Amino acid sequence: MKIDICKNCAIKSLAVKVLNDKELKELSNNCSEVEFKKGDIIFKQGALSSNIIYVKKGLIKFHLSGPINEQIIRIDKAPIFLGLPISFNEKINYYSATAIELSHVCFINIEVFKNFIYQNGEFAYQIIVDLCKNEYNYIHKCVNRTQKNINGRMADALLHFNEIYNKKEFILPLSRQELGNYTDTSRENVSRILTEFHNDGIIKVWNKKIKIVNEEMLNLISKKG
Amino acid sequence: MKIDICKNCAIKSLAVKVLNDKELKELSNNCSEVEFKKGDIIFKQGALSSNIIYVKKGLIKFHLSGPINEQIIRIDKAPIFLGLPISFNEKINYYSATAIELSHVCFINIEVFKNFIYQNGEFAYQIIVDLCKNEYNYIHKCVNRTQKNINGRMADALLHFNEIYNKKEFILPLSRQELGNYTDTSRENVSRILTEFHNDGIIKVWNKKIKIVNEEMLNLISKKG
DNA sequence: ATAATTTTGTGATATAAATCACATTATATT
DNA sequence: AATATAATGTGATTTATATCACAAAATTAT
Repeated sequence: MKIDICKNCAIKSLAVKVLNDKELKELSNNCSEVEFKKGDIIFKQGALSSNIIYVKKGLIKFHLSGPINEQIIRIDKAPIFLGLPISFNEKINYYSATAIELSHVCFINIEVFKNFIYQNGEFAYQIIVDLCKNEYNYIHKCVNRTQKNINGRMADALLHFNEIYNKKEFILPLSRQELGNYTDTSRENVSRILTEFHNDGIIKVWNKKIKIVNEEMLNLISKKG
Repeated sequence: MKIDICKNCAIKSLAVKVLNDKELKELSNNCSEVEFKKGDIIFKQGALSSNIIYVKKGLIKFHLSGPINEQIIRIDKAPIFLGLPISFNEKINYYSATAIELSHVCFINIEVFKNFIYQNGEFAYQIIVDLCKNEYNYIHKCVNRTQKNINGRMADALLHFNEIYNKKEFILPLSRQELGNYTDTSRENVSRILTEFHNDGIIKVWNKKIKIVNEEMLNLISKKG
């Protein structure tokens, strides 16, 4: 039954969890799920923002073309809302979102979503908490980006992937250039630092395959550079 | 009448503007106004967060002790909420807020404020919009900090003060060291760049007094470095 | 006012990271 | 499989910015 699709969804957001049956039915009627392959753009910087976007499964990069370079501002895995602040406050996307692994994404009608905020205080509160979490991440990411040296930033990136995959060994979902865009350095330096870490026995690198050997050391580099 | 103090307040936030009379009375009963002098800390990194804080008048720096340096992450003028994301989502302040000019600040009981969110959908929506605005600012500030060169960052800072004071001539509310913490550079470089801009006829500098002479040029430097 | 303290300015030097140049290796295409 | 194309690795060089060193102002305390 299409009408119960959201009610039966096992990967509800904290906000949607507090909706009642009537609201869940309305959500089901105003929601569609789409699959994005690795590399597919979900929304693009400069385009008009339209729907509320919720990622049920997958890995997303948030990126934008800055005053000098392309920059990846964030990489995060499902479950996650994409660009709520754009949906509520901007007409035009000020960054892009791209799937960097196969992702399942729900598009939700924004008026229906807004009505939930007006009608259901607990829903509104959960959305507020979600938005609040982002500030902490943005501030810390920014302070680390501006204060740490390249080694520290690279260690942070590797530890972030370790956390995303919850495994010591993983396939890097980015090219060296992209990893540079994420750590604010050139592709050349990415190569050099990964090789250096490899030679120092901190990680193992075979092309895109990475294994974290000495997490302690990475934590130390993250802190001390 | 103390009970009407918030109702009669001329500097209500967009959220408080949508409260009804009963709610405004409740707010008045759970709100106190305090004056902070230049340099007074309003809340401190590491301390427990307690109240909702709204600045009616004044100028605030948001700053934190990062992995390497003290950093000023934001400077903004009233009217403004301080640290809503901390109030709603964190126990401990992850940054400090300090008045850099005489400021009038309201402390609001957090439970009362939360109840407004639950009860009043429009209030909740206005809080959401407020939080959304911050994301845009944080992302853009961060991209500019990491991509622009020092001259560009300094131009941005000067243009920001121009906007805050809405005047070509103003007294810089920061020391050279603090301006360095805000533009991610050393106090020595701040001196050098201000002198350079002065010599190039872009600004005039006498100690803390600054006059923007060639705004066009500052905009150009902001863009091209 | 005078002295003490803090803040600021400026040249010289050091250094991290960017850029350039080119070889090598992977990946995609025919 | 052979070729073309794109991505990556690595040394040499350049450059922006940080740091150091010290003088000069400005501010605060006596």
